[in-house]
Amino acid sequence: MVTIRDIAERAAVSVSTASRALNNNPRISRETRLRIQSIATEMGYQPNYNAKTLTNGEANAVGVIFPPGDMSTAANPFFVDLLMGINTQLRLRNAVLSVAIANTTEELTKNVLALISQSLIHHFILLYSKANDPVVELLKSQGVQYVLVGDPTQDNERYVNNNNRLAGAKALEYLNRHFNSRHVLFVESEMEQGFEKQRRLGFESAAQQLGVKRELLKLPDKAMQHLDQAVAQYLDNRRDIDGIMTTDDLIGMMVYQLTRQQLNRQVPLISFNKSQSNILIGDQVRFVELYPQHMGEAAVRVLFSETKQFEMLPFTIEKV
Amino acid sequence: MVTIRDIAERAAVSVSTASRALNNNPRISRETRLRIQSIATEMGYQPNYNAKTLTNGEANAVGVIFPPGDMSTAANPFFVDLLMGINTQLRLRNAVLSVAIANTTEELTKNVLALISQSLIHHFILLYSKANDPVVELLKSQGVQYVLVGDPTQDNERYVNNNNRLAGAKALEYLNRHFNSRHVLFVESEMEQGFEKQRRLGFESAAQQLGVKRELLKLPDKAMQHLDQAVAQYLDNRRDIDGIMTTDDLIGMMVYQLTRQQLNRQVPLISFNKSQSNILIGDQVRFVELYPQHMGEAAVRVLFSETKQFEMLPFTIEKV
DNA sequence: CTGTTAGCGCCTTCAG
DNA sequence: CTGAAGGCGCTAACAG
Repeated sequence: MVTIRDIAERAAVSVSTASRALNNNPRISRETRLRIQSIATEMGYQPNYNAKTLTNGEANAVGVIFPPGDMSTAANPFFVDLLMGINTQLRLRNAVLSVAIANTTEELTKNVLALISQSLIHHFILLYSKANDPVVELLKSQGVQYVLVGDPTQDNERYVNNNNRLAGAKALEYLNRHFNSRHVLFVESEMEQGFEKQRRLGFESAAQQLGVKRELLKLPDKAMQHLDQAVAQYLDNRRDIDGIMTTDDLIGMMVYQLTRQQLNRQVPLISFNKSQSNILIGDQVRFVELYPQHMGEAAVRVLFSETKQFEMLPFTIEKV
Repeated sequence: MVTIRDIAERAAVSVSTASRALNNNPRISRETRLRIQSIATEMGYQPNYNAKTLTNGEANAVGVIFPPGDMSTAANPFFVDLLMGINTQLRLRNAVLSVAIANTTEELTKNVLALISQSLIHHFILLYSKANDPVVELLKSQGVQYVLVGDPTQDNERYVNNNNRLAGAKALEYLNRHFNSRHVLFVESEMEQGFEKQRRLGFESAAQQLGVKRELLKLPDKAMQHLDQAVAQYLDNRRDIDGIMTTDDLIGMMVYQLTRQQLNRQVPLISFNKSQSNILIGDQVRFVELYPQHMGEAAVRVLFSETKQFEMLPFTIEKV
């Protein structure tokens, strides 16, 4: 392991000069700074983060907090993309990604506390939001920075998000304009997630505005048997439905197939969050691309920005 | 922040005694050890990992390496469960989870190298396997420990896995025994993943043994348009298929729906890896539960075991 | 069984 | 603009 000391020796300067040069301290002459830096790269110098953290009192790591298991969403594939985006930005900043994940909120809280007090992590990205979350309270009481990915529940909370409401509206407009849908079914889960609600609100207002007849279906809990038959029956009673919006691609897959078989025709469908393994392909299928990877990147940007309070990310409507 | 020094003072012992007591060093009298430990908890002492790492030369963090983006699988939901399992074990050991994830193998390699040389991480869990992987070579050349989750490609590699071959065989037997299937279709993706191959081999040998007629379908790339129609057509020509096995739950969802509509009857289906949002429910649907969370836990156990070379995890066949 | 001392790698006063 | 010295929190010889 090549240390700052080795570099100092080789450059015939003191350790402190080497340190300053490597940290771009302006009090070092441009000349020696460059010289030392080139020596460093030449020698393959890699700073020891633990030593740095020890002196700084602050880690170069960012903690990513997953939703507790008991509120795990169907949005799972989303997370891996998010991680990818977060980490590309972190790598640029020579930072490292740590994860907090647990089955219960209680365990999760402990986990986060450990990261704060044992690893000295002062920056977090929160991948879920719920009211009165002990984890959020912990973050606040410990005075660490955090950015939420999702719908903010508190005032003054930093976050990145999609404009889910707008997306819901645009999605309906799309169905209406491109497929001439006049009677649209909106399908959501029973989880009452913030983003689903927003999408529904957007859907409803746009439907009203366009004079499109609307229908709402909340998918009952998975525990329920024969969900598909229930849905099929539901559809059977509404044979004039000519457009569907689902809050999630996986729900979309099922509903689409059922519709086709139940109404015996292809009904235009638009969903959110294309899952990587979507196998629905057809002229009538669209999805709202939310660019999870970009959300991850944005989260890091907001986290390390002094000023930025939030970032609202664009979405697009795509053919599958 | 309460340090070991504070504890030493309060206990009227030297720092080293405090350190030893907290680390359960046997050279300390049971009495003072307990006394010091109780003082520590009382004062809410949390050891500073960075300082520890600095002295030990070895981090208390484990790096989890995700597959590079260009080989991202449909098994996505799997990963979150894995993380959950890994982290429960890590928390027990007061260890921390760091992530390496990137779009390209090259970036990923850099990422891992950074974790090794900058954070001094010496323990890794690898979530994918492929031949001649530069990341594996790096791990080996750097002399760090790692455990693979999946099919080992090298001799002497430590890993945890399911017995996918056996699972494939058992799954077929199940179809045959419980649904009396005599002509079974096996559906896999085109990715040629190790686990798919193993499941297929198991399927084939069992089919042969039981005298079950077998059919193989490899789903073409997603790029292909109208995949569903292609599959439907395929099914249409094989109307006597009376059982289906798919390597993945998401594929299963589609095939099941298509089958129903194309063959106009419910064909018993068995798949792997129930996705959290599976909405297929029915008497005829089964899946092979692989317990990803347990796999994660096992990976940590193997990683920190001196002796264990691998762990083969059980699976069960479940109703949805 | 316990205390003293030194040092892990780095940064940051404080002096020049 | 650069050096010397001290210390971040902890562990590990080396002494007793």
